[in-house]
Amino acid sequence: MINITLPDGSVHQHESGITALEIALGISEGLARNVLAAKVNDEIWDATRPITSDSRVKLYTWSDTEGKAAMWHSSAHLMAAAVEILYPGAKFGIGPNIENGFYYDIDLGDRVITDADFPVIEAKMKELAKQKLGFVRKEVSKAEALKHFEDKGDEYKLELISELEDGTITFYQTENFVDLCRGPHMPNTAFLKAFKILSVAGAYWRGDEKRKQLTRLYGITFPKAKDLTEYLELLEEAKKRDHRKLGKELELFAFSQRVGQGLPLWLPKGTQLRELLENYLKKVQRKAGYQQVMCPHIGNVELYKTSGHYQKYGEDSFKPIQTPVEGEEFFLKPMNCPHHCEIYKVSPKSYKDLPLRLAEFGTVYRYEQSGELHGLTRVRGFTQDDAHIFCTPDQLKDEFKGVIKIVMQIFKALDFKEFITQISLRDPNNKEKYIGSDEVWEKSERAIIEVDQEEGLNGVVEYGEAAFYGPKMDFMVKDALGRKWQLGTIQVDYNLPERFELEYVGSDNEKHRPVMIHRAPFGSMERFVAVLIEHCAGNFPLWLTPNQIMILPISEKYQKYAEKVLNLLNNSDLRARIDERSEKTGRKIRDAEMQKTPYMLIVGEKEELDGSVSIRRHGEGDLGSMQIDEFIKMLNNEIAELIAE
RNA sequence: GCCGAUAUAGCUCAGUUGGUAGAGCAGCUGAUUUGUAAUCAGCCGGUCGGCGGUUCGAGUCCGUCUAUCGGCUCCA
Repeated sequence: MINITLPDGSVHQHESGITALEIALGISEGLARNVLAAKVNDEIWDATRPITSDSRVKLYTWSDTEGKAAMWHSSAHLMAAAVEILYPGAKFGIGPNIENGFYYDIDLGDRVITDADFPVIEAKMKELAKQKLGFVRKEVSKAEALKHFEDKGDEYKLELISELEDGTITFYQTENFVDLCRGPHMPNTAFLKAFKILSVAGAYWRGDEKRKQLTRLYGITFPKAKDLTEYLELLEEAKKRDHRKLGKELELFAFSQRVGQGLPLWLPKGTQLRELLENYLKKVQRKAGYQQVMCPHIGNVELYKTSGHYQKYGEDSFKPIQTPVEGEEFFLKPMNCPHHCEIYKVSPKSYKDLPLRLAEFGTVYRYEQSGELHGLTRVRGFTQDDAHIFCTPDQLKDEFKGVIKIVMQIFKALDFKEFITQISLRDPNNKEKYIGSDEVWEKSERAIIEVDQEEGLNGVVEYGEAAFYGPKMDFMVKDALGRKWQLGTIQVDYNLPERFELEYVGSDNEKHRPVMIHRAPFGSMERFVAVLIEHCAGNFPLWLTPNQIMILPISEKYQKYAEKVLNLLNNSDLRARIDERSEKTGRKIRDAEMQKTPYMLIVGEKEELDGSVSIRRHGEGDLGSMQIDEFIKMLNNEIAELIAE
């Protein structure tokens, strides 16, 4: 007999060899039908795996992340089983569950799968699932495992097995499909009711672009058809927030094939939005002791040789441009830091000059591979809200914290509540990718980790994500479809000051080397605007909306009064326009609503007589009427609250 | 860059087995002078992404280039 402890603390005696599924059955049949996996002590197990010693057991169902994981992982096997039947000779790479669904990487030889094949695969999956197939676990020796896949001729599995230790290898079998797999899996396939192959894509074997590209099939499954419908509707909703769609509809930005890919054109409304953001940040920075500077868009190749960027990125940059007579070489500016270092060097510095905070909305140009470009989030020409802080080593942590404060202030003003703080350190196994000594790197990384702890940010450490010259703290936000984008970044750099031989004279009258902080709270204006659009679905905070108010005269007779209202609003720094078309009020309202204009002011005879406006708020409807000055006061209060510090 | 898909009017989209392009919205003109999500009528608008090929004939089939979309790789 063994003792099983359930999460509520109750202890039950069972025969050795009992399974989590059987324990569930002892509680209720309904529960047993829904158990997908179980936590046995600290490991996640198949619910059908015999438990042979005293254990703590927690059951997982569809409502648990772990339950979904087991189900989607099992679904990946099911999909592979279907593919193996439909396309004999297919070889398999890896097939994990992901945040929403699962994928499998498959080598189909010369066969090409397109979305036309999806229904066939879905149908086969459904057919198999109905048969209530199990996922049979089997422990195998390394020799057995290798023999199995040698016989099958699957070099991908052989490679994976060769890296495993004998005695730790397990197979799972579903019908005829046998897979190398650690598990856990759901008890059987009958729980799966809805199947969707979402997309097909190429993916390099083991993420290495020098190796073969396999076909990756993405899919998702659900226990009810209704869940799938809801999920697909959610995806449709997300697409409506897509900044590329809204940017077009709201006339914020555009691209032109003739101008070139990845080179955004900012339209008047988008430019206005961007300038409002810039002015806001400039004001915040001015208060925080920053000074604005400006630099040209090109720089001599020597500048980037000094900084080390040439050696690191020279081959992957836009080719240098040359002067026709002298043959001098210039790079399009890919970053602002080297220029700012040269600004630092213009005059000798004393410790009394530090910290020196140089800020620039610097437009930079980077060669990005064509397949990587994406709306405004990944472009070839963009403007960083850049600044470089030159300080003494003693000042580093306080300066770093000062930057965090600015980032948080911005996120708060724009209502970004959900973001991930990431501590990007270098890859300890791949140090040659980075410049600078171990000592300097350790010092920088320690500083960031300490700041993270002292500020209670709970940053997630990611190795191999550092810049080549120093570690970073990055702030990541998700787009409408859940893809993560880096916005704000703060980087510690001991290397550039070294390479540029930056110095200051300390109170000891000796020369010292300053430390540098690179930072961009927005990241880039392009990416920030993109994520902002998706975040608020185009309903910008009032202070940022290009056109805050649309005045809608009932007819031409009230044009004069509308103009009077417009003047009053403009004089109070509110951005308003008049819809002068000879359309019905219903039509004007509809168009203003579609443009997501926050306030609509309807003016007619009644309003003209008593100096009021009839107010309609976007998405809310009629708010009744108000005196003009009262309305102005209300809006100014609303704006002041939004950007309060 | 790689794998797959897509490209028709300013926008959203139709266009059968190859037979000389169509709708709605937008725009322009006129009428209408309007009270909380689409007033009516007329008109304008297209090298069917570019180039090349097959064919008596190509928006439709083939090749190639460009751009876009979904991934992979990359991201100073």
